[in-house]
Amino acid sequence: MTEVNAPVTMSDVARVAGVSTATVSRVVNGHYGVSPRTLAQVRSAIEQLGYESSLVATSLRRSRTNVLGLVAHSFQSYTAEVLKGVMKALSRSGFDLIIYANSDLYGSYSEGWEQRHLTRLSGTLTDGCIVVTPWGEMHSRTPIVAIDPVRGATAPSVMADNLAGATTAVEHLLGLGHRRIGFIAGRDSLASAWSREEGYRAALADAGVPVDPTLIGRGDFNPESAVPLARALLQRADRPSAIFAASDGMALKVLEVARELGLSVPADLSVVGFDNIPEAASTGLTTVDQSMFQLGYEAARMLKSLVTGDWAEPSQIVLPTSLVIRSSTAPPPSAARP
Amino acid sequence: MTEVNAPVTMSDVARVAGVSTATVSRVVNGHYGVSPRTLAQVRSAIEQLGYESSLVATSLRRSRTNVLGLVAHSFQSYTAEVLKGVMKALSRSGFDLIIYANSDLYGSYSEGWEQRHLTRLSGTLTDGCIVVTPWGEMHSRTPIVAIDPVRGATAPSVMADNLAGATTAVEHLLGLGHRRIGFIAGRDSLASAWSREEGYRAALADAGVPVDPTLIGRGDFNPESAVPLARALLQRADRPSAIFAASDGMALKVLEVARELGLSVPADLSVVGFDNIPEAASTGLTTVDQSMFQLGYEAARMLKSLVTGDWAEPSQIVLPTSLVIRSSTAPPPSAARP
DNA sequence: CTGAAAGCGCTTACAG
DNA sequence: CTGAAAGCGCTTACAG
Repeated sequence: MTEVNAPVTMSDVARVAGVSTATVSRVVNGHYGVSPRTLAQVRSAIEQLGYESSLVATSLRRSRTNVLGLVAHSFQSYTAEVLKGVMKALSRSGFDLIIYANSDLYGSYSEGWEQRHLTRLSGTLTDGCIVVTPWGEMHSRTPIVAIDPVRGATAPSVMADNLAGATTAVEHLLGLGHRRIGFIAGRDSLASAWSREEGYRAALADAGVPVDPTLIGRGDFNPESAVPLARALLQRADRPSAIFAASDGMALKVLEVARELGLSVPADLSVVGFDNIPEAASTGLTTVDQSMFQLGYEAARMLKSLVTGDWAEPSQIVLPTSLVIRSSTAPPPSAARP
Repeated sequence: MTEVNAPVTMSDVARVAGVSTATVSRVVNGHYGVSPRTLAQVRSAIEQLGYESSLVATSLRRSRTNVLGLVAHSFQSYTAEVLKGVMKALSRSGFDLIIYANSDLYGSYSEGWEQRHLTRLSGTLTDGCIVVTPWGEMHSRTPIVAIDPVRGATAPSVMADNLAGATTAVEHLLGLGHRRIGFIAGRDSLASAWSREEGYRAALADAGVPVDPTLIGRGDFNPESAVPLARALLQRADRPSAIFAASDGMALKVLEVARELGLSVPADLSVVGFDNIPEAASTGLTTVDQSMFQLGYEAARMLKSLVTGDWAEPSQIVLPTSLVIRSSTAPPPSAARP
């Protein structure tokens, strides 16, 4: 059932039209200097054979391809939202988008992967790339824009105002009367994870609540990583009355663990996430919205300008966040704990 | 700021290692027959230069690339869910995924687009492709699997049991007491749109309710297409008490129009969608779940087998659907209309 | 206005 | 064990 017939190439068209491949190439690319008669012949041959130029061959030969790349190591709701923004920004821009997704990494992570694929694409296929939540600082001969970059990266990037977002989230909890607030951190190589923890600490400090290091769990943004941490936090006799997780994916897992332990949210436990993925809305999770759509949109806009060479604005964009209060937060239980 | 330095090529490595490119290629691809000494030299040159082979050059030369393609003309929640399923199926399969998205078509549609890009990719880059809600029957020298194929297509495909899903949806409305039920159809070249309309008609017929053709609006699955149709339906003096839209995207627009007209849902109007995209959950939209994740998963599984040549199962998969009742449906208003 | 030729970065028989 | 050479499908000076 495997089809082995060769593709229709430019030489096939040339043969049928009775011209050279150079001429066919001119016709395909709309270059001047082809007689009307030849033009017609070639067009009819193309039509007849259903010829389309090979993206690969074309981009190997040309320096500019008008294709932008996006590499992401996992494909969750977060990435999906980002993608919508990217597509919106690229709409009618003349650039197409290639998303390269490594199948071997679904749900797991690997350091060199992005750099590897960035290099494999950018030599020839793409004019520039967007990298989503990278593992390190990337290098490429073509422009790169990072969404949610690593800490200390100096390359162009787009990220949310994570510090302000996290601070607001914890202040919300504090305002409700919580004092023992747990935190589940994200992968700490990321600037976002770092800032969200900073926000957590700052808000507590501001309220005069000392930070209890044993209330901080070291997750990595991978939802699964939150499970054991949440379990540990919630099984303590002196468990926190609220947990702030550095991502919605992790917060959702906290919710699951709470349910599993017979804790009711928000009566026994308040939970706040970060991101505002679509699932947060349906679950009633209070969270910090960081408009992933906007993140994607801005990154694509920036990459476009970088590629065409007319970028003037600052290259590290920070987008505002906002707290979305839903039903996973409430005042702490007033009754004494067992 | 544009970086113009050329990529590190295999010849660069060869030069540094003092061998031929043929040898470098052998090392890169892990072929036998390289002396330990040469191997070490080449490896160190690769390391030193940060060399990665060009995906484009490699796939131009090779027949098999271990890259699968996915082409989609728009990128909405539906596609995002499908993608998650595809990634899951490809996880650790040895296949990578390239998603080709045309920026010029965000929100609009175009006939020849998919065929064009399918051909451009499949000649050289990909070993096979998934096409999401295609515009026509696709042809390619490599295997193709369609998700939600066009009507009458005979190629491999995966789709939901649209007839059963739609029937259940309308029966739900009928069961609540609705008799005047409007329908907003999808793009009629798609088998799914056709079957959903069939389900609508069948359920009404079964209940002895005559089909009123003026209650059927001809949409095209594009959410925007539902706006004028919903408006027309809801501004009639004898407006329907319920509307079944062939997709959630369109149903959400019906909700918007209802709000705009001062109609309250579900008190004045019941609305049912189809798909169960994440937004449906947060909006409380009653809908038919078609597990887009599963659609993507099965399509990818099938494509994989097709490419490796060990496919045995039937090639047109139909997946079950289920009705998800939320808060957008209720009995029709009992009071007489103004 | 058109074609022969070189070459983009790789791989693969074919010799040796 | 290793290299010279051909070629994947295209584009682009260079001649004519």
